[in-house]
Amino acid sequence: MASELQGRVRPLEVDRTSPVPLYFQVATRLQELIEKGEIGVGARIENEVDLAERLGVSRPTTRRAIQYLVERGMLIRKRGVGTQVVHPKVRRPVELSSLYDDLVAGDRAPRTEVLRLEVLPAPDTIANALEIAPGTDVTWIERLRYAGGEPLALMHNAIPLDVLPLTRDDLAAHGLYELLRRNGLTPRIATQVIGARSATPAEARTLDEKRGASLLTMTRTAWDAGGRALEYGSHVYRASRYSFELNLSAG
Amino acid sequence: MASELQGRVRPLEVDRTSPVPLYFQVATRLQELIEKGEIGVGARIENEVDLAERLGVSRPTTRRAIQYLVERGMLIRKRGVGTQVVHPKVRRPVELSSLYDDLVAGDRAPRTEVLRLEVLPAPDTIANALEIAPGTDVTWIERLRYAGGEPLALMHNAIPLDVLPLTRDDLAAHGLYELLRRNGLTPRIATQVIGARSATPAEARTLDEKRGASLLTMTRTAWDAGGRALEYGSHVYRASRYSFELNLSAG
DNA sequence: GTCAATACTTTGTCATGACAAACTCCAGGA
DNA sequence: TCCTGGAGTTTGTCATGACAAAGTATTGAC
Repeated sequence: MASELQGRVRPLEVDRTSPVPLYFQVATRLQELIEKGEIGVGARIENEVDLAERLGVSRPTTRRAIQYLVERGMLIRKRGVGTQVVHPKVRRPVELSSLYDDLVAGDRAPRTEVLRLEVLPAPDTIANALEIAPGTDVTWIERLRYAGGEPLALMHNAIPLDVLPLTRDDLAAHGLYELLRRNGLTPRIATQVIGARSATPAEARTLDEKRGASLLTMTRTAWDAGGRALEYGSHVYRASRYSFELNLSAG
Repeated sequence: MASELQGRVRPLEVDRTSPVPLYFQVATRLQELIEKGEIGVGARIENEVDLAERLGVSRPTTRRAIQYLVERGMLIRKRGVGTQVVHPKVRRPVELSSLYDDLVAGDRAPRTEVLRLEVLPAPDTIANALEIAPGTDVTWIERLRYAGGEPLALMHNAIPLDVLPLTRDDLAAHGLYELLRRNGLTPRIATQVIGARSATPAEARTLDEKRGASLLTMTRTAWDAGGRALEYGSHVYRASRYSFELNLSAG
């Protein structure tokens, strides 16, 4: 009954001429209100039926909008009780983005040095990870990633040749994932293993670390929506400069 | 038209007397067929309209079942094309489980030694992580986790006292998350940071590692569905024995 | 033979209506 | 006082119907 949303009809109107789906418009508006704190943490939002009527949309549409925010961890719903704000910002699921993208987004001035680039038949371990036939041609690249002028990560990747041919110039100027996306290849699913180990002398030298320094390791295989393996990567990061942040949500 | 599902009406029937939602029944049946390989990778499943009719359920119900499997990474949909199997097993999102649960599931015979357990006012850093008022009473615990007879991880945790009082015996016999769940507290959302560093001499001694060995670090804060902080943890793992596995899906 | 327009298929979005299940709260009785 | 029962509220599930948008395949013109 007493809702924080009452009297705020204006910011929740929908535009039926827009190509943006109604449920998404509603979700976005709600998200804005929550992020701005106009609907505080702990507050209950109006019930679905009333909200739908007030917005002039159907209940399924309203439900879908709310569901969207529930999946993002902003709202929770309880049958017989209502829908409540639990967190003012989106808790994103783990992102499938590349290191390069992350650094660009974080203003950390990434630069990439391509140490090696060659086409060779995939050895068994890599063929296995990519779920392709051993001996299939892959592009094997070795890159050194800098951030803010310092070396940050040493990255080894294998990309099946028929997925995307790569050049040194491309790789020096763009992140791998950006190149994939530009060619219509969207990583959709990935499995990662994150571990740690001590740097080998060569790695220490390359990364400007002391002998035996701790490195964060990550191996990943990524597939596109069609189930085709796009990329296998084996990376090491300077633990002193980098860590992985994850947001998880269960249920 | 030509569908791998045709003529397989039997294994896809639904039980309307069951309390299990119809959409979930359909999703489960489909998942079984895919996992068993009866619908192969790459194969298109019957279109929603026909499938719904054949099952005797409505199209929204069918859609919801398919949507469920799409979110789990087994299927992909394309408008105007159809729905296709892309992976024969569920690609789970990152699980919100405890190390203890993982070890039990992996038959690695976990054992826990409680090194410290005391109630104290939360220092600023912990209060900050838990989003509670500084000085609020928390239970501070320090545990050594063994697997297969060997030390594996050194774990520090803070649990607000009003969330759950803990005893040494409880903690020695059960994982922290199991204890939370037993008391009706379900971790729902968490943020984790995974990094690495070298072991301090004390840590090396405790974990039976060499001086300066690489350790995998994880700090985590977990909230329940109501947005209440349940737990803050700062753990170190022997990198030689443990790594994190993640399955991601985007889009 | 090649290319463009058209028809068809399939998923995406939305509305309306109905009932069920879980929870809260209050009133009435032991 | 306690606690039990029922009314009311709110989300969960499901059905039916309709049109839109995107992709594929076919057909027809040049």
